[in-house]
Amino acid sequence: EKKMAMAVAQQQRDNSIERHIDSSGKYVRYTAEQIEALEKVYVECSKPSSLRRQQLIRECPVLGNIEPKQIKVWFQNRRCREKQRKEASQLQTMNRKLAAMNKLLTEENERLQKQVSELVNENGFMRQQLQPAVSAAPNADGNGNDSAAATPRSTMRDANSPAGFQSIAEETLTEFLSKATGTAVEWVQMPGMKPGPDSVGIFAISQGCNGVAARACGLVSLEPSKIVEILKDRSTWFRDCRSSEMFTMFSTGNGGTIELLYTQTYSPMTLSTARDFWTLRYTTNLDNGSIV
DNA sequence: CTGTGTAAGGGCGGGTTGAT
DNA sequence: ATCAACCCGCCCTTACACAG
Repeated sequence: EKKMAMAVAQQQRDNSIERHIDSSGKYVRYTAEQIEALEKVYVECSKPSSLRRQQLIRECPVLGNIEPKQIKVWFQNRRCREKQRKEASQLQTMNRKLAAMNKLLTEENERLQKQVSELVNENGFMRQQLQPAVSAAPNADGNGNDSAAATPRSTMRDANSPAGFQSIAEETLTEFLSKATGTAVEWVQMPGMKPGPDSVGIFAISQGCNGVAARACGLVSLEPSKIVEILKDRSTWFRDCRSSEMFTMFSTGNGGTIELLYTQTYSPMTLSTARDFWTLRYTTNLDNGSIV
């Protein structure tokens, strides 16, 4: 009551519009007819000039008892409301999109988590499977003769078993060494694989060393010419390498070693897709050069 | 009683105008 | 050119009516 009395007093003092209070002391809310008339103007012009507003009061009887300042304020508030509604609508739209994206990402995350779990299990299983193969390595006798001749081609041809894989690796290594010239890229057909560049094979490339200086070999299914680019040098190889893990290593008996590596690398050809490599890395000191 | 809608107040920045 | 006065619009806030 005190506030209202003060408001009325203020209104009497300067004849200004005071806080929604009209001459009868009631809070002013415009009638439906008044709002309708104002909205009608608003749709064609949201920001009418002072002249237009005066004209509106004159030509519209229902607005006759409203002060010009009130009309100005009404349009100001009306623009403000429209802006707020527009922003709220945009935020809702954005929120819906983000919620949908969140759902997709959550699902993708769950899928990848599951995949990680499966790979971890698989990794553990393969480690277990590889363990006996190390102790059964053909160089265990240490006589230095671990070439393919020591392992008959007729046995252990299964590349899926670690022992068979190792057998194939040794055999291929012998062939590789016999063909590596240090100056040319060689294609060595993997035993048991179909011939041609699309099959798994071994590649060797010169690094400018003397003698047997070829340094890289990989078990990949790419064209030899492209492999040349990948294996040109060690830094290039490792730049694209996402992960590399040595499963087992054994001595060749002639001063070298063979390591069985599992490698994931981003293909330089496609960039986006990762490739999985089973790699045999052979290191020796022949001719004072090293073959990797 | 509480939340929402809204008329109006007040601050602020920008533009215009007239006096100096 | 400068400055005060004024107007306008935007923005934030306030206070109240009203619905649930």
